[in-house]
Amino acid sequence: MSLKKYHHGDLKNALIQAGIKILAKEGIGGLSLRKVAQKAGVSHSAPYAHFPDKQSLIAAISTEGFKQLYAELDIAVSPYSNNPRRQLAEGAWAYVQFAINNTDTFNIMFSGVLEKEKDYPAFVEISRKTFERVVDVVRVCQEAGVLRPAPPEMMAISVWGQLHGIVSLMLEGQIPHTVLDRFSVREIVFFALNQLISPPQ
Amino acid sequence: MSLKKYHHGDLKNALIQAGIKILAKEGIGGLSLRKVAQKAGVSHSAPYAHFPDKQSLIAAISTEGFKQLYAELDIAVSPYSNNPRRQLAEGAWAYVQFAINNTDTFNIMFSGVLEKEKDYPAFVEISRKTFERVVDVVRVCQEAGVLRPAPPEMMAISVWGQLHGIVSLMLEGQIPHTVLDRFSVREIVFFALNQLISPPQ
DNA sequence: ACCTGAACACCGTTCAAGT
DNA sequence: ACCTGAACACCGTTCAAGT
Repeated sequence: MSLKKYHHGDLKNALIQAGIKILAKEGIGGLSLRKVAQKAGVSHSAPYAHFPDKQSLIAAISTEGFKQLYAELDIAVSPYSNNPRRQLAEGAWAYVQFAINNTDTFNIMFSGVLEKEKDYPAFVEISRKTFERVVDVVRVCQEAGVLRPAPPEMMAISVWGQLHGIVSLMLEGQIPHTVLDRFSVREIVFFALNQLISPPQ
Repeated sequence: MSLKKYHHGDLKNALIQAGIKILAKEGIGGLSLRKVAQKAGVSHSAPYAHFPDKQSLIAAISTEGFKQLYAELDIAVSPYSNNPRRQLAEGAWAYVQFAINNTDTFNIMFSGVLEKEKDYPAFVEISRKTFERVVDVVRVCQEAGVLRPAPPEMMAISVWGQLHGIVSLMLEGQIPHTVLDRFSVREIVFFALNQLISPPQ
């Protein structure tokens, strides 16, 4: 009778978008399948037609987060393909910015909520692609003498780990006030990063 | 009538211990207040006589985790108080070992489960004390020329962040197989750490 | 002070049934 | 194929009541 048969075309995507909004508004604790369903305007059991369980929805949201992160890294890095040092700095800062501006998405992407036994192919794929991008930047930096010679994947994990660690500790509130009072986030991040970078000339 | 009046002396502590066991056995997702109460042999509402809510129990478990971490760091580091370079290496490796051997405790300590609006004084205190210990080691290393001159708290965050980031990415399954096949955890960790360390002599 | 049991609102998940 | 509604087992939390 009614013109809208069930929902409309793409409930699967509507559920992901609803999840992202709830995550941003209510945080990781407020994200329930039932609330997502309600926000998308369907019954609480409708999501099961598109996701086998809650984990799968979370995987889909995380995948979306990684796509956004990849895009932002790319935007930050592309303009400086002829300047490796700058490229590294801009990419690093984009990573930190993404984490700070999308705390809950970042947390859901990395905070162990995702059980890794099952493989979520799309998630693994974009995650791999992002790492590859980092490795590429690292390689260029090594060729330019900005980063030390070493297996590029190894160096990429140092750089990524350094940024990821500092930003994680920060989001956790583990950086003492005594430090935050004296130094900006930018100073902290680049002090750490600069130790991995060879001095100019 | 029965000799055991309610539980015994120290239900509060029994609940924490029960929580730690459940965490180790069933992981972070299996940790519920009701299960903890059952394991301690009391009704599901008994915990509320000792903890205002679930968060508080989690804070208590995290505090216990930090105490253990502090103790293990201390044991690893103390024997080498006359050898700063060795002290740093042993402390770093102890941190990584703790994270790997107590994955779920480590995750609950750092994975954003704890809302930091409320302050849990015991948690903040042991967390602060642990950071101070790291700063002390860093300071000694700087005086010995093992770490670069810089504000010690700043350098401590670089070192801690580097270790924390790598171990977090590892536990998340974010280190690609292509890397794990070629390098051991120890090699990855010390490759990264060695970049922060000045070469010997 | 410490604990119980019933009650409430909220979960994730399943399943028969409807279109 | 896509969705609903009832049902089940499980939560966190509250509260009157018992010792």
